[in-house]
Amino acid sequence: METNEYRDQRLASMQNLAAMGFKPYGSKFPHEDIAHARDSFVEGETRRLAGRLLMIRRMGKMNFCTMNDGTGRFQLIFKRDELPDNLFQAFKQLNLGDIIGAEGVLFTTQRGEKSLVVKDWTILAKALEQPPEKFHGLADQEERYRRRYVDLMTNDETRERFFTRSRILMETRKYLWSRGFLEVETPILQSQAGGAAAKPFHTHFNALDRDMVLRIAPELYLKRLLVGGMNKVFELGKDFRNEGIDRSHNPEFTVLEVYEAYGDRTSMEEIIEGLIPHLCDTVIGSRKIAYGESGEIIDFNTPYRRVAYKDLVRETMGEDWFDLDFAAQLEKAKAKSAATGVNLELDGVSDSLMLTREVYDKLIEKNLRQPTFVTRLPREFVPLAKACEDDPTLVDVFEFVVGGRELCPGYTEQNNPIEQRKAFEIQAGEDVEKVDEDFISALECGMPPTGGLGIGVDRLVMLLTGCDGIRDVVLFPQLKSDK
RNA sequence: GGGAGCGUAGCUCAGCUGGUAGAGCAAGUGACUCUUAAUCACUGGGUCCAGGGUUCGAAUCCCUGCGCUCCUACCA
Repeated sequence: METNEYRDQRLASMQNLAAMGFKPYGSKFPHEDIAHARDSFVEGETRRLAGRLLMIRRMGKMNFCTMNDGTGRFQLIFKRDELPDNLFQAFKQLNLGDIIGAEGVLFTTQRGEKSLVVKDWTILAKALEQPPEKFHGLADQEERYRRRYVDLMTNDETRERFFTRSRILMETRKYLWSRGFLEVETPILQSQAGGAAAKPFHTHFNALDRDMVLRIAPELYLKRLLVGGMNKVFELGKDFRNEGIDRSHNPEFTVLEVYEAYGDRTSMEEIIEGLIPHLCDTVIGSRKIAYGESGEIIDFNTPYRRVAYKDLVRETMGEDWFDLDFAAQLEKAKAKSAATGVNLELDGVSDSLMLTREVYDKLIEKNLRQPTFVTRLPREFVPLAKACEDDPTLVDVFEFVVGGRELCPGYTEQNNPIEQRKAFEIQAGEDVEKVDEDFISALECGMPPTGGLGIGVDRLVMLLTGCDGIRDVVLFPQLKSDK
């Protein structure tokens, strides 16, 4: 890697340019975006553009280049008649990948290509490395993730996808601000991990000589703000979970958590039904989105279906499902499994609750293609939410499911400190230290009834951009180090 | 964690049952004043992922390691 023929040639051409009076790494160059130049094209007007050379078509006395500045591509024409001799000679020293600034006159070729006839130009950055092949670009997935800058400079779809991601973040903020929510930041560096059941990353704080963890969720701090009277808050930031990496999991990922005091689960449903169409309208331009390899159409027009967990199970497994004993349910589940060809994992399943959950996960959730709120879950699944008022065996939450996957949960939050402590203790088992005493004491000051919501932003971006891998929507996904 | 596949020129990829490595693009030189994946001619370019083994001989077969991809399992 230290030396190769391409690098040597480019170093030589760099020296040649220097000898001709150019600075191979130039300075500030005021210019307009290519997208703007294209939109405001007026034949014969003088314009200044800057960007990277993607293609060079040399024809001797008239040469064509394709330049990319991140907002689009534009053709530059270097013509012997139109350039001072030194600038025409120096053009021969340019290579693919070099970044230049050019001033010239807008011109449309006979084939109708909008172009800039260059009258003056300068080099702004010499590229010593060879860019990937012009037609296929960088195709190797590993290289695209490891060297995202090369992927971005050559693959327009990649760049477009991250523009979209950025717009989704901005419009999410705008939407929540417009509804009176305040954006806040809470600690990422924590002394104990809470708000979720996940293994944290450990680190060490030298000044205090204390072990710390990176947060697995902002939840417990955001609720402290509700106690303090910040009634409508959201945080958009990173969580870290020390678990596996696969197509839908990156160890650091972006979450949006939203809390609304004096609200409940249904307030959060309203936010989802407002936010998602807002993102579709402002960022994507359509409420119907092709999803996954099948390209199935997901329709984000509201209202979304709301259905109780048990009703959903009955739809698939029969009206009598919850009246059957465990043995009879097992029989029925096996029959259904055989009939649908879906394998149920029944090894550790010892009661009706677990069996029903397995049936839901494998046979039911995957078939919920259009946006659906699954509500009223058994309380055992969600220990930190509040029970339904009419049925203490159920919790007042939803799982928002799209395309057969859970996109986000929403809760009527537990604000009873006594119940919260019980739930913590059950969750923590013997490990008493895991109970967050300061959080309990915050609840003991009184937290208003509250609705809460947590969205995996990466997965939201995947859904809206039609990607089926988290690495495609994270600029620098975690990879093992190569050598 | 289990299964399958992949790793060859800067990039995209061929390379059959083992016989000393090939194309296109890119690069260098030359021709060409409307090209646009420009075209034409000539030229250069390789630790075939790493290490070991089998063999007279390995990119090719076997083993180990590293990395990636897909499937599957797990995961608030």
